[in-house]
Order: sequence, then structure tokens, then C-alpha cells
Amino acid sequence: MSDSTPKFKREPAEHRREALIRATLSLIAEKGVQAATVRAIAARAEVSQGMIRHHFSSKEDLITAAYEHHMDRLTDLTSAFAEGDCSAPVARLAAFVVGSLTPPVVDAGSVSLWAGFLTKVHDDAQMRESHKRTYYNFRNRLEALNAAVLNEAGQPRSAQELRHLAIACNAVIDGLWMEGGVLPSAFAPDELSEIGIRSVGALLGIDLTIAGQQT
Amino acid sequence: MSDSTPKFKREPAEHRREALIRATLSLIAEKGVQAATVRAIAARAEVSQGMIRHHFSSKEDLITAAYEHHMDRLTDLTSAFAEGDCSAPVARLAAFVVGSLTPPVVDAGSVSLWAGFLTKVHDDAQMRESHKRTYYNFRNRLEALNAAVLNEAGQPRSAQELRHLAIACNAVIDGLWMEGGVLPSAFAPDELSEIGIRSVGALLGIDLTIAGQQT
DNA sequence: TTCGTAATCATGCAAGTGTATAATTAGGAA
DNA sequence: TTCCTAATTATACACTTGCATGATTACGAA
Repeated sequence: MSDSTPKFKREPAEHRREALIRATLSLIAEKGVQAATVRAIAARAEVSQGMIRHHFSSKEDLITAAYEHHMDRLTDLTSAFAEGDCSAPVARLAAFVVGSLTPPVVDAGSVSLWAGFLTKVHDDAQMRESHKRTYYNFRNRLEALNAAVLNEAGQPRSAQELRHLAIACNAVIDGLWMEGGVLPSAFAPDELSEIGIRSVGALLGIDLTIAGQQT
Repeated sequence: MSDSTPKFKREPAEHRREALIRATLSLIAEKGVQAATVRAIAARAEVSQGMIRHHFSSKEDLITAAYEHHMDRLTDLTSAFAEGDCSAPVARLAAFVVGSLTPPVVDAGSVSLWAGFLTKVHDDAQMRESHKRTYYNFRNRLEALNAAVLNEAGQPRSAQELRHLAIACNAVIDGLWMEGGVLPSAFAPDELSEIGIRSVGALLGIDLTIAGQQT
């Protein structure tokens, strides 16, 4: 019996890193950071626990990488919506809002992940920076979309007003996202995105419901 | 040397429970649920670790009790604002919004606590019930205030519209609360409550800024 | 084919975890 | 005062944690 069946397969480092990150994210989403132990992660990724130290300098390093991966994914998902629809500013804003309030962005696991990481965001400098970047990126895109819509409607606003509007719109979206993720049973399907469209419209003083429906 | 200095003092059970809960909450707020170990909690409460099992049936039981305590405190804090101001509906709503977006309700520890508990809210039935109760309580109070304001303005709405408005207003407040707690540096003092007042006003189609300023 | 080496695994360790148990002791009752 | 009892502590135990170390082994290069 020289070589019956290989006991393991060599994979490119990037594959392994990804697998470990995916395992980490799913564990945190399901059972919180406390459940993301070295052994649990390795088991879910179907590798030995030594792999973590081999591909990451520490478990903390893996957690950080997973966080950035997750945030980037959220950013990508919301981007796709706003950019796919190249028509009028109103339609683009509406698509952005709907995209942020529809699965897979709105999802219990997504909110759990965010919450699970929050503690670490609080005291880890790198994660705090990552959070800031993602937050401002989202808010700034929102602000740009808002500005475009208002300009087209012939209602330009001052820089400070645009800032406040972006913060407010971001808050409604975040709030709805959160509540939809935590208490999915409390809302009918599409209710969240409908409320989102209406609310952002109300904040801007512009009706977005027509543009939102065709998405 | 019969009795030089007592090695410990007997306290009413309620005192001890409170002390343990306070210790738990401060630990979770500072360093997350993972830092709330029996030893750390006992140390912060300045008792031996056996006290936890003596006053609570398990550590999990203590965590649950701490969560409910925290939620009740948040509810009480926001209630105080809306009820202290007994004047016009508009003023009461404005006070409610400002109260929800001002320290001590808006606070890094408060958001950390909420996030730290979220995972457990997800799978523990009792905590989920507690969350639901608090959430609906807040939202329903908001809905009542909204209804009063709209009625007074001669703009009554349907039940479904009131529901949607309450969800939306709740979302803005939650979103601002969250962002203020996570990135305090991103906002000027009073900026959050100002945006909150304006946003809720915009959602209802009624100007609340005058009422909000005098608070 | 042979061989080197880096990827992968198996095992062990010290520290920390929640909980159980028995030993103390404060503080009121008799 | 002298006990009695429940509150409190101290200690121990079984288990889990992250990390380190050395033994395997797949797989390309020569």
C-alpha cells in the first residue's frame, strides 16, 4: 500500500485563506464571536487547526481579515445596485436604497456579524479604521446620489445641508437594515425597502416611489 | 485576637444582585461579552466568584438579568423625556427624539452593550422576547406621539401609514443612535439630535425645529 | 524516478473557562 | 453570652482556549 488515498490536498494559499475567512464569518454570524474558536473555524473549513497559524499570524489576525472581507462584500453588494442602473439620478438613488434593504444585504447573519465585530472595532485600531472607511464610503455615495437628485429637481442645497441629509438617510437605511435583520418577523417582505424609499424621499422632499417600484 | 476586622459583610440579596449586574454591564460595555467572565465580574463587584452561582442559577442567568436591566433602563430614560414635558404634542415628540439622541442614551457603552447582547438575543428565547417587548414599546410610543402631532395639525393618517411612519422614525433614531455611539468623533455635539428633530419632522411633513430648540 | 521542501497534520501545553463542593464566618435568635 | 444558619469565601475539577512544536506527506523540480 504505497499511496491509496491522499490524506490531504495542497491548495493555493489564497484558497485556504478564503476558506478560513468564510468559515470564520459563518460561525460569527451564527453563534457570535465567542463561537469562532480556532478549533471550530478549522473544523468548519475542514482543515486542521494548525492551518490558522500557518496562514495568519494569529487568530486575531484572521478575525481582522474576515471583518475587512465582510465589509468589502457589503460595499460591493450595495455598489452593484446603484451602478447597474445608469438611468436618471432618481432611479439610481432608489436602486441604491432598495439594494441596501433587500437580501442578501438585509439578513440576520449580516447584522449579527456587524454586532459581533463591534466590540473589536471599538478597541482595535486597524478595525476602527476599516469601519470608518466603509462608513464614510457608504455615506459619501449616498450624499453624491442625493446631490444629483436635488440638482436635477432644481433644488440645490448647501454643503452642510447635504451632509445632514446624507447622515439622516444613512441613519434610516441603517436603522431599517438593523431592525429587519434582528426581527425579520416584524416586517412583511418588501415592506422595509418600501418604507426606505418613502422615507428617503420624504427626507429629500422628493417622491421616489415611482422610481422605486420599477426595480 | 477574636474578631479584628470582618473578612466580609453580609448584604441583602438585592444589593448583591444589583452589584453583580452592574459589574456585568460595565464589563460588557467596555470589553464585550467575552470579557464578562465569572472571575472578572466577581472581581469588579468586589466579591468572590462563588457569589454568582449563589445569587443566580448560572452565569447565563446573570447575563440575561443584566440584559433586561439594561433595556429597562433605556426605556426609563427615554420615557422620562417624553413625559416630563407635558405641553403640546409637537413639543413632546421633539423631547422624545432629543432624549433618545443625547447622552446618556447615546453613548459608546450603550451601543457596545446592545451589540454584545445581540448574538444571545438571536438564539435565547427569553432574551428575544425581552428584545421584542422593548422594541415594540419604543415604537408604539413613537407611533402614539406621531399620531397626536398629526391629529393636532389636522393631518390624520391611516393605521398603516402611522405604522410605516413609526417604523421609519424609529429607524432614523436607531440609526443616529448607533452611529453616534460607534463614531462619536464623526458628529458635532447636538448635531445628532438636531438631525433627528429635522428628520422626524421631514418624515411627518411637520416642522419640529422650533419645539426642539427650547429643550 | 528521486528528492527536497513547504504545506499540512497530530499532539501537547499552559492559561483560562464555568461549575461544584466544602470550609469559613457574620450576624441575628435564644 | 452561645449557637445556628445562611451568606460568603476558598479551593478543586473537568473542560476549552490559543499557541507551539515536531512529525507527516503531497507535489513540483531535477
